[in-house]
Amino acid sequence: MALDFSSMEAKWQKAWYDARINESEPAPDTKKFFMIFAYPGVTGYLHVGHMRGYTVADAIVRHKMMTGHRVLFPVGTHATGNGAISFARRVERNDPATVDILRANGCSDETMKRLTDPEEVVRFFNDIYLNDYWKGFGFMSDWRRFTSTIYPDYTKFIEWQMLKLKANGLLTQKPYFAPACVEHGPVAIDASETDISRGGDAEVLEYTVLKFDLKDGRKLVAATLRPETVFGLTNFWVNPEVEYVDARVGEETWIVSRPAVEKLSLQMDSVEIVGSANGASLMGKRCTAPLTGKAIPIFPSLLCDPEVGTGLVMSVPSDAPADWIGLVELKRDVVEREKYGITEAMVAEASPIAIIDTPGYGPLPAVEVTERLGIDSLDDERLGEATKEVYKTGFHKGVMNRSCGEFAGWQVEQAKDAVRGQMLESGHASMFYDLSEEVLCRCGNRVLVKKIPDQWFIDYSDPGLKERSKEHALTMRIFPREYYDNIQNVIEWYRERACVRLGNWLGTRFPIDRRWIVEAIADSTLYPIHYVTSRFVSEGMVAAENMTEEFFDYVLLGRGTPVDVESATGVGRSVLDSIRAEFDYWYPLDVNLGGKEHMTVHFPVFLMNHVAVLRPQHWPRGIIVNWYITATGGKISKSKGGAQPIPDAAERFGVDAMRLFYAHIASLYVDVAWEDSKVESYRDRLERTWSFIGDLLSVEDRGPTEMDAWLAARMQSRLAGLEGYMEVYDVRSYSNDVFFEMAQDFKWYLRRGGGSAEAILGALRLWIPLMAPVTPHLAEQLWERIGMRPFVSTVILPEAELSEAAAAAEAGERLVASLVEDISEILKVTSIRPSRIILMAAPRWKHDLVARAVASADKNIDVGQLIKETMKSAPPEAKREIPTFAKEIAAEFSRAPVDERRRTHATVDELKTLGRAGRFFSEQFGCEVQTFSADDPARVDPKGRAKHARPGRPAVYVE
RNA sequence: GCGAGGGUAGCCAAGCUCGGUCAAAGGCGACAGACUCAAGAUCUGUUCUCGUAGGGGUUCCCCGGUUCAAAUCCGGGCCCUCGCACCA
Repeated sequence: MALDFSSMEAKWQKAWYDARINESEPAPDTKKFFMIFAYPGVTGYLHVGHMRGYTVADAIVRHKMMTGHRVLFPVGTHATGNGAISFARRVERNDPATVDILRANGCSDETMKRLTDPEEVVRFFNDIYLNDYWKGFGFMSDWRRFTSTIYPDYTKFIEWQMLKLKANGLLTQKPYFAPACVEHGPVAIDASETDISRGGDAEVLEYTVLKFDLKDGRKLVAATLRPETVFGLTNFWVNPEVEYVDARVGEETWIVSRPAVEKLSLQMDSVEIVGSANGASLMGKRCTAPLTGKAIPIFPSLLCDPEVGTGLVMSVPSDAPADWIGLVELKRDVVEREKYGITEAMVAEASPIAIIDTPGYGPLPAVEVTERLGIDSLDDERLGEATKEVYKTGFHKGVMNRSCGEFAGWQVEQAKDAVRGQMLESGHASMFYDLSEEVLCRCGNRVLVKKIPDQWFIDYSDPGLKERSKEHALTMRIFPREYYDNIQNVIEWYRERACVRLGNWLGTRFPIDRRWIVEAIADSTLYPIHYVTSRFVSEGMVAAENMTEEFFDYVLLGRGTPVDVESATGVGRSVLDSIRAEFDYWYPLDVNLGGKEHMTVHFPVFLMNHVAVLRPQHWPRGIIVNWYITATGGKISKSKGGAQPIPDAAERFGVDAMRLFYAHIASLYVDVAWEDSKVESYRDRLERTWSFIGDLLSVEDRGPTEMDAWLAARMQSRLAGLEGYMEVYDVRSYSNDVFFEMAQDFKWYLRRGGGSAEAILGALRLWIPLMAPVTPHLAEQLWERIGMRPFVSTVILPEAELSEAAAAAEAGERLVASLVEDISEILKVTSIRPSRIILMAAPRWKHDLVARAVASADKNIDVGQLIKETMKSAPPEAKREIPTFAKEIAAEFSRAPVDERRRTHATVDELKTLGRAGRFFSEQFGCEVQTFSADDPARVDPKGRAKHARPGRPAVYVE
């Protein structure tokens, strides 16, 4: 029977949600498990990669449910920011890529018109995430609790959170320099280009602006990353072809490029253009350097880019290859020089001054490196590489030399800050921030660095908060282990973090100053709590406007009296108390699962905000980090559209096949490339499982056999192993056992002659539920097929029972299986077509000896004692062999750990086991099989192999 | 630069925390056999190498060390990936 995955999925999803088995209700005396995955941002369609973490979370939750927990596994979306706004704008201007993606995902023209409104975009994707993705994958999620960060109740919750942070002294204010679009305010610069359309790799560079005095009182202003090189200044570069301007900055008049004025005006007060300054007119004049007071000549250089820094450059030819080559060219180019009246002597005067001792270089690294590489022109593209090399070594390893006045002997890194500090103080320098490359906002405007004088921060540098968070993290269950260790460092490095932003954004108004909107990370750290309260909102028991500070103080912090809070909020006491009770039941959060991108941002602030705001009993208990599913050629890009729409993939491969793919393809903690063929092979595996179970069900009932006990024992030991895996959320090993190893168990059972319908059914009643966490739809279908009702998803798994008898049954089969391997090996190597196989179990005395050794296994084995004791009961003909064998066993035992010795030497009646398996061996190898004990006088042993027999390893003779 | 992670057989990927159960799970691919008119699917077996007796040899990026014993521990090297903050 072929499986129709799609209809099977629809059938069971409807059945589950109709029966509301996904809804979370507290049950005070029952264990609970509360898990979330970090909700996705609403910036477009998700791709198949995103479903990995979500699916693993669902499998964990389903398993918890099946081990007797009440589970809470809510979902929501993060709509804060400008993702939805920019999406709406792209729809509005018919951006081809956006329209294509919408079309490819089956969006109608009519719907598309609606999507010019950001709030509609959020609604649209909320609906898709919820229905197409999460319900479509059969998640055991309580849909009543769905929330989104722009819902009124959510924003009330965030207001409360900010008030608590303020009250706890964790909000601070100070100036901040942020990348911003002139129209849309601050934007994020990141490689995935969420806010921007170009320049995702740009960095904010911290320039020091140095002021060089001209005789007429104006100042030439150069921006540099290396202020400490001021000691090596020889000249100043001005581009003669650029029109500079005189800008009034405070009390001073600066000469800078026109674009620089715009940038400066975003970072300094009262910047105003008051005149123009022709670059050419400055040539050959002198200006006075800050700090050193040295007068240096002004030379022409076409390399000064008006878009970079101030458009003017100071020249340090000793350590800047471009400056050195600039001088070399200028000296050579007589025509250019004479045009500006610059004599050769003036150029000669500007020869390099050694200022930094750089390991591996002589006094003038820039000169040295350009000579070595044979660079003698500013057009040489290797100049950049040369600069990088000299700068890197010089900055990190260099030491300031004698020419550097009071800084002589300083490490360059330290000198930089000190030199800058001194010049800033004396008014010879200012700070200036600029981007390393051009960045464009999604709206098309240029992104520049803007000073925000009164930016609010959450103070994650607070030592007390850090300490408590780090200590708490040590008590948490954090996976993988590497992150458990590293989160300590991450918290340690954390400093204050901007938590509100200006501009046109979706999000919560900052309650302390409503001009600001709470920033996208600050509003998504404490939110698991809100899944408790959101249900009461969606069921109409509380309205957003009632969710005041007193309300949350009461239900989340246990503050205030019911009477006061009822009158302050208008919420009835019984409702208040049931919310509070539910919060106390579900909290703390047991696991927060999220992608590896959260390791240095979301997870630490998630933890620290809990510690900052909540009482210790409500701090989170666990974190799981998942790595990515990538496209075969690289990252599946969210902003640029996923490879295939999730519903299409679900339709093509089947949801359970995808779920098994996510669960089994690799450890959660490595990246995995998505491959259609892999997913298909998992689908095939599920189909085979389906038909194999069909075979099992139609096995001709042969009644009870010895194998039934083995099968039952096997199921129990599998169960025990599986519980162990899930204890550490190892869904992969769990899937491997359930979907691959356990099928092998059934096959072995049949191969060994098992065939009891009752035993098979009994085992299936365990196997099928074990599949349910990973492939719930198929498991339900199978459950129904074996006549069970109503849901496999609500079955409570038994606890594993491990008995001595079961262990013996398993050990017996291990013996048989390893004998099959050994015999096959012998036949393969010898190319014998066997006519008879003789198996000889180890003699009694060897078993006795091993048993004695095992009994004393915790201690060191006394070989002499072992020999003596064995001698007492051993038959006379064995006595010569005893010492050798005893030594072998002792040596073997000394190498293996204690429980290992026990396991390999579990008590098995070998002769009996072999006897029973005789017919099986005979069928396997198509010949007569005889079994003896190695000390049976009646044994048939032409080649004398009996002496090779050892416990666990019977002797074999083939002919 | 700062920080983190990784390099395992044809490919993917377990194992490494707690050294011996490891020639190293599982999957994919390949090969052979069964079934079939055939193909596909499925099932069985093989898949480092040598071997007419269950064994030997050489392997887990490279070099060195610790140890009776190292894929696993330590030191050094080469290469790769990721994060670095207002993107969740």
